[in-house]
Amino acid sequence: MTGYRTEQRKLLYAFLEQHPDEHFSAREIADGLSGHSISLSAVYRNLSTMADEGLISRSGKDGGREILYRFTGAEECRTALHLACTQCGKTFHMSTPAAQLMLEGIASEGFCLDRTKTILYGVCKKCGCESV
Amino acid sequence: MTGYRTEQRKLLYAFLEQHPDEHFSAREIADGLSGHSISLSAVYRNLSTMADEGLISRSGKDGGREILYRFTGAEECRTALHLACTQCGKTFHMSTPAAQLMLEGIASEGFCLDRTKTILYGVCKKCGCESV
DNA sequence: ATCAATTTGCGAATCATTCGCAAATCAGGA
DNA sequence: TCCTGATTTGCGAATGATTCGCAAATTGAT
Repeated sequence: MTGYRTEQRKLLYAFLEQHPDEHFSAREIADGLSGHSISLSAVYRNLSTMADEGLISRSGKDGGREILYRFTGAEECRTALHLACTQCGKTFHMSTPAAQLMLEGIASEGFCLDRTKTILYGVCKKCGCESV
Repeated sequence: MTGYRTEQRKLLYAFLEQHPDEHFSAREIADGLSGHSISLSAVYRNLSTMADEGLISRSGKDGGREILYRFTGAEECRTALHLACTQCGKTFHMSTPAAQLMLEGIASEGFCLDRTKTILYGVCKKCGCESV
């Protein structure tokens, strides 16, 4: 049972936990932890471990070739519909009746959604929709 | 105005048009066109051009580092909610009232969806949900 | 048929990610 | 606390997808 015992894994876990459901590249995480003692290799290795354990979810950036990681440890991260802003990387939750109805409708048709990846992309109000 | 004049670009266009809304990696497309005269470079270059023109949409594979391309030339590809099967790559459209309501609800909150990327991931009925 | 502009194919370069391995760290028992 | 085997780290090299550079081929218009 691999716990979160080493210094490096704790650092990584703490960082991600503080930003639930937000998208980060491995490089961004390493930068966010610069000054602390963790190598890029360790970042990658532990992200991979956490993904296998289901604590984080991997997804791909729009046009880019980087993989993005997102902490999904909280219950809500696995039930709500997500709206991700492609500009600021923030993710918003949507739990309106219409959203719930739709998710149920999908399930009733035999399509099994990956609940950690119910993400729709766009631009949030703050970042300004006009730019799309 | 760059039309679809060269042999290679026509080949690529024809291939993608035949599989609307299905996800392919550059390698898969090149393989699908093997036997025809088109190099991997030309595949990449023209995919890039088509993406800039808005004819196709790029997205990232789950855990992988490949970029996936999808033909979005048809009107429906830009209005319906998409369900993509992560096993077979097929994409299904969802246009139920609940789905439309939800999409409208999102818009009314000031979040501007990228309509070519309204995709939810999971496993389709044919591929067997149990495997998730 | 000619010419300037565009596009191709090839091989080399780039960049994120993964691997291999020796050194450091860890957990747990004496 | 000290030892010991197992796990994890950091580094640098390898991998693999994508992009770049450039000379040769193709294109469309005169």
